[in-house]
This record gives sequence, structure tokens and C-alpha cells, in this order.
Amino acid sequence: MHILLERSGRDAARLTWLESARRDADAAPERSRVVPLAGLPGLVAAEEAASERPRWVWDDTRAWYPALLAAGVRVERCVDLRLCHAILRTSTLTAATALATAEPGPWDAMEEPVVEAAPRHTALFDLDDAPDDPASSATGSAATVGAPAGRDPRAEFALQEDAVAQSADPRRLRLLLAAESAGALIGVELQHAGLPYSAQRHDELLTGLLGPRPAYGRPAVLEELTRAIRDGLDSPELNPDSPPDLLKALQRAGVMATSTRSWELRRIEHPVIEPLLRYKKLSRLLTANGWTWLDAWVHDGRFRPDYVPGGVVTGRWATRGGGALQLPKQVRGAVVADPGWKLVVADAAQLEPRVLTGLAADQAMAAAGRGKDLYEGIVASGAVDERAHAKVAMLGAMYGATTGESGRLMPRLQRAFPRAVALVEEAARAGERGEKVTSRLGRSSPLPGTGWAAAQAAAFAADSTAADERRARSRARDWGRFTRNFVVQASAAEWALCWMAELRNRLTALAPGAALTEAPHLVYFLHDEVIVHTPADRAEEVAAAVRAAAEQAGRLLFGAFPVEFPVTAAIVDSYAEAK
DNA sequence: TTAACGCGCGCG
DNA sequence: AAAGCGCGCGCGTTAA
Repeated sequence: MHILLERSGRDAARLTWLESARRDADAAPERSRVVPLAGLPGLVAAEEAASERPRWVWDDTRAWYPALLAAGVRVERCVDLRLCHAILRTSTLTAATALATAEPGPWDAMEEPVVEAAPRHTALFDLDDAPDDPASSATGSAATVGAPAGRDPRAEFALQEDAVAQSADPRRLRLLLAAESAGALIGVELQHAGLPYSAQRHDELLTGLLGPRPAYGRPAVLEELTRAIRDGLDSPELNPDSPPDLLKALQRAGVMATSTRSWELRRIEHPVIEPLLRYKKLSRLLTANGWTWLDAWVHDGRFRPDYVPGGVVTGRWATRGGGALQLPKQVRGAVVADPGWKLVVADAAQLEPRVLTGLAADQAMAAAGRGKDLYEGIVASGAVDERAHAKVAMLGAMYGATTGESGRLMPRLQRAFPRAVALVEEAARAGERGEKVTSRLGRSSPLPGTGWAAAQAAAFAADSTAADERRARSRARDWGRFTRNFVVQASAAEWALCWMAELRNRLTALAPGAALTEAPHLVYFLHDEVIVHTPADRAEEVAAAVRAAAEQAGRLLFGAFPVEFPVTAAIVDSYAEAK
């Protein structure tokens, strides 16, 4: 059963019970009901308590779900029309459908509304964003909440259902849309719950490394290092934060660096290098995750980043503000479970090469990854002679490395695993021709921009120069590396979505009816890694659920093909304790 | 004064 | 060792 949820005027919502996706002219009229927004959570909760939970159809999970969660109401399933539209619009599997061939419309231009972190999200629904409020649509900021003129969710849902039904592979697309929508729910739930985070530990950590928080200026340790750098380079005024100035000072002192990148400086022998590298490391910590970051992002013992599901072309998530996907290893000791609770930190081992194994149905590579570390398995197969080589060769194959050690190892990898290598090579060739490539479940890459096509055209023109042709070839190869990686990264993102959605269901089943944050719940997601916050006595069950969900995700994507997806699941008090 | 851009580095 | 994919962010610099 689907229930469509849309705004009705300024402070009400309309629920429509959908008997079928299509709306036939001769069918009975659909039952619908208008309720004030204030009464919506109660109504949704009542539907969720029914024996058959509905699938809520709405324009945008980020516009509806935060307020429901704030009112203590969880939703099991939904259709996020905005996210699903984006997939169906560009997928090669739906290319011939009405949805994909239509002129660009209001569903193509939607931006994600900004979701305020839960504790400060006081209003149940943001009335200022009501569709008939001309002021809000004029600003263009968060005016996409609700259903602005031109966006008809009922019609869009029918169009999407048609597109899936007429697609080249309805089963896979249906799975992808369900997973994407589940991801949208999870993203909001992650922000609602927040990552357990000790501001005190973070402060202690900073103080230990940088010195006490200064009222203004650099902390003591950075101040000392600045002095050491200035002395070492005989440049008393130097600002070490200015790369051009730093580079000039280095060269004046006889250090022949061509940039100020750490990895380049590391190879140079000079007394100033050691304090300089230490300065860079600590300065990065201060600016990215220092006290300012702590004040802005950690409240009431929780770090609540704004997750953006589907925020990356490949289907990976992005975050907005807080840099949640770049939480440095340095500060992970501040991620600590509540008293009596544990963190289950789970990580899918060598996810991308295993996904490639499934995509290519490469039996040899599946065998290499069975029951052990995939890279060790590649060594055991005799293709290369040490783990580091196996890893660098695999990464090179998936990223398109041509030079260096990785490039040199490619032929050996190709001999041992011809199917896997052929799959990424074919994806690269397609990109070089300017074609789309498509993930396991049906997400397709964008087409290259107009500049790309212009460059190719210039190379084929009658009066083309050698430079034109070089440029075109280079652009073509660049795009080929993107599409090569796209098939793997996008499919891995799908695996991760399925894993998380399965895990979410299993966690809910561990404590039926419990409020989100009173039972085991997801608190963090990082591409191939999740953290569950759980009462200590349920931690073993959670770890088992994490593993079972991974197995299930593998079956959902690759059916009976015997590629394994082992996950490590560490039960710890602090994130830093996990590997 | 603000906006756009490049650099450098954190994560996968 | 530092190439080959995808990001976000803060800073300094430069253009407008």
C-alpha cells in the first residue's frame, strides 16, 4: 500500500491512499484526507502501527521526515520522488520512457532543502516554506519544501512507475529506488540520533597536541613551530599558511621544492622540514577540527552532520558542513559510547574490488577473496608476490593508473583476472567515446559537458592542429577514467545502501516498537563503514546483524554468484579502538 | 567589499 | 611511493 503525502495549502497535508500507481480515468476515485500539519505525526504513527506498513510517497524525505522524527514517529518505507527522479532521468535502462524523454521540468531543478540539526529544529514543519507563500518562493532558498507550482507528486509517481515498468530491468531498478529511498530515511535518522561525541575528550586531545585554547592567535605549539620555521628559513616575517610565500622562502633557503605539498617536502633533507611538516599536520587539525569546529558541530554530546544521500554522481553520499565524511583518525578517540552502551564499528573489507568481482562475474577473483583478505588471495593466486602489490594493482585497475608501479603490475593482474580487468577497461572505452556507463542496479553516469564534445569535434575538424588532437585525446582519457571508476564506485554505493537498509530493518526487529535512540540504532555512515550505538547487552546481536545484512546485500546485487562480502564488526567504547 | 578560484589535505 | 577515482572544507590569493 502506498500513501501519497503532499502539502495542502499553508498548514495542512493531504494523504491519498493509492490503490495502484496508475490513475485510470475509469477507476474509482482515490481516498484522500486533509489534516492540519500538527495532526500529521499522529496519523502517520497510526498507519505505521497497522499490520501492513505503508510506503509513504513524498516529494522529498528531507522536507517531511525530520519533523516526524522530532515528534517521535518513525517511518519504515518511503518513495523519495526527488531522488528517484534523478536516477530514472539519466538511467540507460529507462532511456526510452516518457519520464526520461520529457523536457526538463520542476523535478530536475530541485535542490535538497537544508535540514537544521534536530535539537534546534523547533517548528514541527516550517510554515515559511509553504507552497503558496510568495515570499519564500521568491527567495529561492528552501522554497522546494512542499509542492511548489508545477510539481505534481501524484503525476510524478505514476510517471516513475511507468518508467520502471517499461525499463530494461524493472527488478534491479525497483531495488535501486527502494534502497535510495531507504537511504534518504537513514540520512535523516542519522542526523536525528547524532554520533555520540565527547566534547571534553576532543578538547583534551586538542590541548594535548596544540596547547590550551588561545583567546586569539595561534595556540602555543603552533606558535613555537612558526618560530622554528622562520628561524630555519631565515624569514622572520614568514606566514607558513601562505603556500606561495612558503615556497619562495624555501627556495631562498636552498630547498628546491616545486610545491609545498607534504609528500613532496617529506623527501627533502633539511632541518626546517621536520618542524614544517609538524606545523602543517597540527595546523590542519586546528583549522578543520579545532575548537571552532567543536563549538559549531557538537552539542549535547552529539555530532550531527547534515548527510546528503545521493549527493555524489556515483550515488555516494555527501555531507554539508561539519566535514563528517572526513573525520580524521586523529580525533576518533572523542567518539565514545554512552555509559552502558557500546559502539559496533563495522567495515566492509575491500568492498570495491569485491563489487568488481561480482560485476564481472570473475570466478578466479571470487576464489581469491573467499574466506580471506582479497589481496592476500591475489598473492596466493600467484599473480603478484606481496599484498601491497595486489592492493596497488587493484586500485590502479579501478582508477585507471597507467604509470608507476601500479601501471607496471596491470598486465599480471590482467592475466590472472581477465574478466574483472576487461570490465573496467570496457567502461573506460565507453567513456572515451562519450557514452554513458551504468551501475549494477541501474544508475548511469552523466554525459560529458559541452566543452568535452567541443574538444572532440575540434580534433576531427578539417583544420585541426596536433594540439587540438592532443587535447581531445587527453580529455577523452580523463572521462574514460571517470566512467571506469563510476561502474565500480556506483555499484559499491548500491551495495552499501542495501547493506544499511537491511541492517536498519534488522535493528528495528531487535527492539520492535522502541523509540529510535532507545534501542540499537545507526549513528554513522562512511561509504563502506557504519557505526551502531547499542545497549551493551545487545552488542553481539548487532554485530551478527551487521554480518547478516552484508551477506544479504551481496545476494541482492549479485544473486547466486559466489562473491563474499566479509565485514569486520568491532564492539568498542571508542571509535579509535576499532582497527 | 565580495565572489570565485586554486591549493592542500582530510576521508573512502 | 605519491600516480589513477570520488568528495568537502578552510585558507590565501586574485578578480570583479
